[in-house]
This record gives sequence, structure tokens and C-alpha cells, in this order.
Amino acid sequence: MAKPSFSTPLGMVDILPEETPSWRALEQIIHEEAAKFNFQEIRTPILEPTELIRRGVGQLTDIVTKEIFAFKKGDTHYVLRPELTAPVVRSYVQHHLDQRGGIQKLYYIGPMFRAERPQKGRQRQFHQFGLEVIGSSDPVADIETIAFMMRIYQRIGIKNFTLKLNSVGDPESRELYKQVLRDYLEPKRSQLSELSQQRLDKNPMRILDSKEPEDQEFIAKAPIIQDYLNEDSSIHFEQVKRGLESLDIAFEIDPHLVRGMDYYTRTAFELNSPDLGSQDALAGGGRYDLLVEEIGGKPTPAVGFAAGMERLLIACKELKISLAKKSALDIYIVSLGEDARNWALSILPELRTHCLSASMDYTGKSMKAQMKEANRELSRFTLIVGENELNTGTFILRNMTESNEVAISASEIVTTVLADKKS
RNA sequence: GAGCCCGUAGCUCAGUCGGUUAGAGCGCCAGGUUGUGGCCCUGGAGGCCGUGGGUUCAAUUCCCAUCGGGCUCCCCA
Repeated sequence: MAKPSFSTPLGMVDILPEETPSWRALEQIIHEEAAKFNFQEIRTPILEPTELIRRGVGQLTDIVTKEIFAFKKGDTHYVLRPELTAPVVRSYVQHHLDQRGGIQKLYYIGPMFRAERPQKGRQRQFHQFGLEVIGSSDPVADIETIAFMMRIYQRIGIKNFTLKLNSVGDPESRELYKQVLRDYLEPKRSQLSELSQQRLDKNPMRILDSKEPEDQEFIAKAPIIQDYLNEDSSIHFEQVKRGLESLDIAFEIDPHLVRGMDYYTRTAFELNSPDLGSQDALAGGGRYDLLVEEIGGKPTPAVGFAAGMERLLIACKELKISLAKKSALDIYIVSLGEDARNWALSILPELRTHCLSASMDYTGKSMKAQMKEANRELSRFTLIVGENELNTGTFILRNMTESNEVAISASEIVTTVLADKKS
């Protein structure tokens, strides 16, 4: 094997022709469902200012401290976007979308970048779809966000998952809870994992998310935030729960669910699948009532989620769900000789004008080889053109699935193939 | 950032306790059918056995390094 001189960067993959139909089918589903919910698509640059991500996602988060692709051009620092909530909010503020009236219901599909060690379900360039509802603090926005997310998986047929729900509180509730948590954990500091000891100072709530064995005992007995929510946040949480119940969306409360981005307030949720292996989060999201202001806009409540597309496709593969199959060709023209090839080339435009997919040999190979190719391309018909046909004006149209053929005139080709396609 | 496993044909993998021309299935190309695909039969192309170094009379095989891949921890989609 000649060694390839070049290959994709670590953790980045080519999506090959046999895979793109599934991707397009998934994208199609997302676009269709978004339209049903009256969400509008937004597309933003792959690059964003470093400072936006730092402030948006959080200075101390893993994403910012170690997972970012950053570089500098002139005096400006850029990053490849690691997520899209902060950029969408940036766009919302930059273009004064709040001035358009109503709330903004936006969705997106696109590549994200995180400089992590690749493994199953984790790449350095990966794709997410997601949505952001900006301008509403009503629990209905949370419920619709989750309902949209669940609908995508439901439509695809992925049912094997757990929806975890929590409230991480508003700033007031959270400060109170953090203090309670610190008071509880501080006496046990020396018994906690090294990582959790650091977190105790910076962000004690993330200790709840720890998987270190030595932390588990303390986490299990730790006070839970639900007991420290103020009345507003508590009511909000209750309304979200009730809304999901009324929509028959099953969930479980996980008081230890703390997500990786700093901007979440109140509602936080995550969808996990046992079909994914170690990286089991299909999607996650929550409410972020402080982010718009943090990024320079007016105080504006918002909620959203993001879902991993590769992980969704992995789950499909595990569950043997096929989103798309190789598309069949309507007609392949087998041509014999120079005159026949020219004739074939000249008839293709008409076939395509009638919305038929049509192709022919580009290499001048034997009839048998051309028939093989038509078969490989799953062509429904082959049209055979040689000297005889050109002289008599009668062509052989072979039905490849039924293995029979008819002699027809040139003017009958389109109608015959179209008639079969409709039946 | 840390740990473990793996690199042999386009793909999936045998094999070599170190020793003449490295194999299979699938795929590809061609012939059997000088104008007919799928099934079948026959043949063919395609490998410096990831790369570099070491040990040895001899390395695809053993050792070291390196690169690449996979899985795991951490964290996340």
C-alpha cells in the first residue's frame, strides 16, 4: 500500500459518500421538525473571539481551560467554536434581534471543535444541532425545548434513553446552596479526591458530578439543591415537571446533574443512552437567564439544548436503524460505439429535465461492464443504444428489477420510465 | 494530561515458535456469453507485513523508539 501522504487531523474524520445520505436524512428531519415548532435557522461563523467563549462558557470550565483550539491573527485572538449557545447569543445581541418583537426561536446545525483525546463518540470536530429560545422566562419555553429534543429521537426511533432533570437554581438560591454545600464538605476536605478538593474552592457544585470513588459516599449524603431553591425557582421547577408529565415525557430527577457550562440557571437536563458506551450523553441543555447580559445585552432569559449528531448516528447503528439507503438511479444509458455515446450524451438533459436521475458510461468500456455498472448503481432501467438502434430509431429499454425489456422509440423513453417510477 | 490494547491487500482478518515466491473471504478488473447486469465458473491486478533503528548469518515475526488507530480515566455532544 502506498502510504498516504496526508490524512485528517487527529480526531477529525471524513464523512464518506456512503455515510452522507444518513447525515442528510437526519438534517432533513431536524429542519422539518424545527419548521413544525416554528423555529428559524441561524448560521454563525466557525471562528469566534476567544473572549466571547471565555465569558460565555466560563473561564474555569474544562472546555475553556483545556479543550479549545485557539490561535491569533494580528492582535486578535480566535477560537474554533466549542459550542453554539454563546455565539448565538452574541449574534442576538450584535444584530439587536430583541428589537424584532416577540421572542427569538432559533435552531442550528453545524460543526463544533474541542481539543480532547478522541474516543468512541468523541471527536475533535463533531456536529451538533440545537436550539435556543431567547426572551422567555416562562416554563413553557423549557418544556417546548425539551419536547423538541425528545421529538427528534422519537421520530428516528431511538427510545432507549434516560432524561435527567434538575434545577441548578437562580443566583440567589445557588449562593445559598453553595454555602450549605461548602459547610457540609469542608470538614471532609481531606477525604475528597484531589480534583474535588480544588472544586471545593472554585465550584463546589461540580463535586456532585464527580465519578471518583472516594467522593461517592459524601455525594450521596450531601444536601440537595431542591431544598434550597427560593420560591420563584421552586415554582418554575414544579411547572416544568408538570408540563413534561402532561406531555407524557418521562424523566427522572437527578439532584446531582450539574452541567459543564457555567451559564446554566434553573432548569438543567441531559439525555443519556446506554447504546453509546462511555460517552453516553446524547444531548443536554438548560436555562441560561444570565448569559445575554454577560455577553453585553440587556438582561434576557433564555433556554436551549444541544445534541451530538455523531452520537445520535452511533445510537442508530447500535439499534440497526437506517435513516437512508443508497438512492437508486432511474436510468443508465448503455452505449456502444462513438455515435451511440454522442447520442446518449445528448439525450441526458431531457431525461433530467423530467426529474429523472440519469447517467452513462464515461470510459468507453464493454457492454457487459456497462451493465455491471448500471447494476451497481441500482439503476431501475438501462437503455441500450448501438448502431442498430440509431439506424432504426427503436431502442431497447431494460427493466433491471424485473429483468425484461421492451423496444420503444426515443419519444417513449421518458413516459415509460416515469410511469414505472410512479407505480 | 494519564493508563491499556492494536498496526499484514481497497475492506474484514489468517499466518510466520526468526528461515525459499506472505494467504483467505469480500470488493475491483477481465474471460466464459464477439450487443445484456445480478447467480455460477475461471483467471488477473493489488502488500518494501505503519515508519525508523537495534539484535541476528537471516526480521513481517524478537527488542526499542516513533507515528497512526482503538478503548478507558478526566470531561463533554
